[in-house]
Amino acid sequence: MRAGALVHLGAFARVLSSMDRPVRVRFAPSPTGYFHVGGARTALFNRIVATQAGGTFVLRIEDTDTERNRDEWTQGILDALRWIGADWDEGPYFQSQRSALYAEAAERLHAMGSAYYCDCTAEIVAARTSTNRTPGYDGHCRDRRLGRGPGRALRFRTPDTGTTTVVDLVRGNPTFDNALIEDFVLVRGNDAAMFILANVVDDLDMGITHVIRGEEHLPNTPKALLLWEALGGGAPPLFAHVSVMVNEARQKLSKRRDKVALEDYRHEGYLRDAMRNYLMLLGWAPPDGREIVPWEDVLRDFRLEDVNASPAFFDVKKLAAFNGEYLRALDPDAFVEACAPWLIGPAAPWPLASFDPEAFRAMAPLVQTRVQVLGDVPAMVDFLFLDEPVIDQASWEKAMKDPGRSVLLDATHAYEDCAWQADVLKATLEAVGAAHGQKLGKAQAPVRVAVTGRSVGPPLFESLEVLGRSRTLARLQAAFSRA
RNA sequence: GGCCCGUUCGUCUAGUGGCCUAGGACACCACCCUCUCAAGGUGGCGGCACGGGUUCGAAUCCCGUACGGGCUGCCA
Repeated sequence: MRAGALVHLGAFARVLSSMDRPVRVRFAPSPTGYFHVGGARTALFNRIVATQAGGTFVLRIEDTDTERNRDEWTQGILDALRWIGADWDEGPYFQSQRSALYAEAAERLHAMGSAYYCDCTAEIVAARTSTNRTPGYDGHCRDRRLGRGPGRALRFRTPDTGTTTVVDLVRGNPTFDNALIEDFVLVRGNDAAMFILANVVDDLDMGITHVIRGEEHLPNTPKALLLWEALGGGAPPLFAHVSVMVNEARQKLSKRRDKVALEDYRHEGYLRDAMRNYLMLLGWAPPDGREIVPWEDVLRDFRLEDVNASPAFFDVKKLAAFNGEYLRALDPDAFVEACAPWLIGPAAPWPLASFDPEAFRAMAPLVQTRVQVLGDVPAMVDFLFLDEPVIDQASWEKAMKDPGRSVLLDATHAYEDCAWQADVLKATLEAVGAAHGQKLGKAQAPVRVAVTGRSVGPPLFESLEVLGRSRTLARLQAAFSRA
């Protein structure tokens, strides 16, 4: 009977929320660590659904676990959400400031007999369940009519029969056997509300119509539905449980084990648009088969119903490729601007005073096609702003072998009085190389290493032009004496 | 163990019973271009987990198996 009723309510909710009720979604992170790329994707989904429906995106910080929460994490979440473009319309609400609401709901549930107090300790429960077939709490205190008291938890009395069905836009309608749902804790022995209570009370209070969250929440959704009904919530929200993101071992991305902080990627020089585009493609694909898609198109085409239910591997290589695409699509000025934090920030490998914006501007288009993340930019141009190039030893040894050193000497002389422009510098070195029976590809190597310290980098002659004659000659001479 | 979810190239995916000799992207390989490295261009490698059904016809529907994942807290 209950099953039928709930399925009916679910279908009812679908109609109701799509037609009569203004769409209200929520993103409800708990501040227990850096903001996760998985969370970013979920937040984006919420943002899109709200925008498409002309609805409201509510941000709620679920900080009921005072042991693990920290204010700095909250700030990090807020910053990250703004950065990725999952801005909220309402909130942030903090559950830590709403405990009166949860206490009131708990009292009501107790008064109506839907919940009871329990003084079983974890050890006692564990000892009993080991001999018991059904896992979890066995309902020992159900009818002991215990009153509220220190150390006593309030438990929800779950039905012994029937099933509960979750109406889920991405996973069909998973159905759970009520008899297998234990009498879960609503309020801890110290009077603090548990996640499930706070979550449902808030969703109810905030008029949430669509719950879009990670797959890991699916197993406790029937509990939420039961609670929702007991609290007289009426039509429950529609759910969408999106798959978790996994690492190469196909395990759920974990804050401890994997690199998951959105902030880290941001600091390495991933562009907001690239990250957002990549995240959207995990479990979803635009209708026309393109992969690099402007946000407006995502906003137009995205449908929760099209989201894949299977876990997706977070592939940094593909992310990097996307980032390269976005970087190259930037016009030169925008690229220069995007590079700024890595050039004049505290992380720059040269003293701020040595940085020459003009010189960088001249090199920028050459750098742009050669980096995948902005964090790689300084290494491309550091020879311009450092007194001495940072020499890569292996490249040095290879380049200075046999004719290398004499090429260096001849190049030094040839560069003393030629015109200082890229095409002339190129032709000049070409001639020097020819005198040694070397093609330009070979002959440029010792010069490149002498001047930039590396065997790879932006085009050499443009680099020399920007570096200038005197510094170039000084480095060629220094290299010659050192080799 | 129990409950739930999932399974198309190495990875992310397209595919909703005939258009599939399964398409694209990343990665990888080769070639072209080339002052190095990139970028760009061309081509290549490579997949429907398995077994039964249903059907004239199945990657697509059903059942089973295997494998993977999530949950199983007085965490969220």
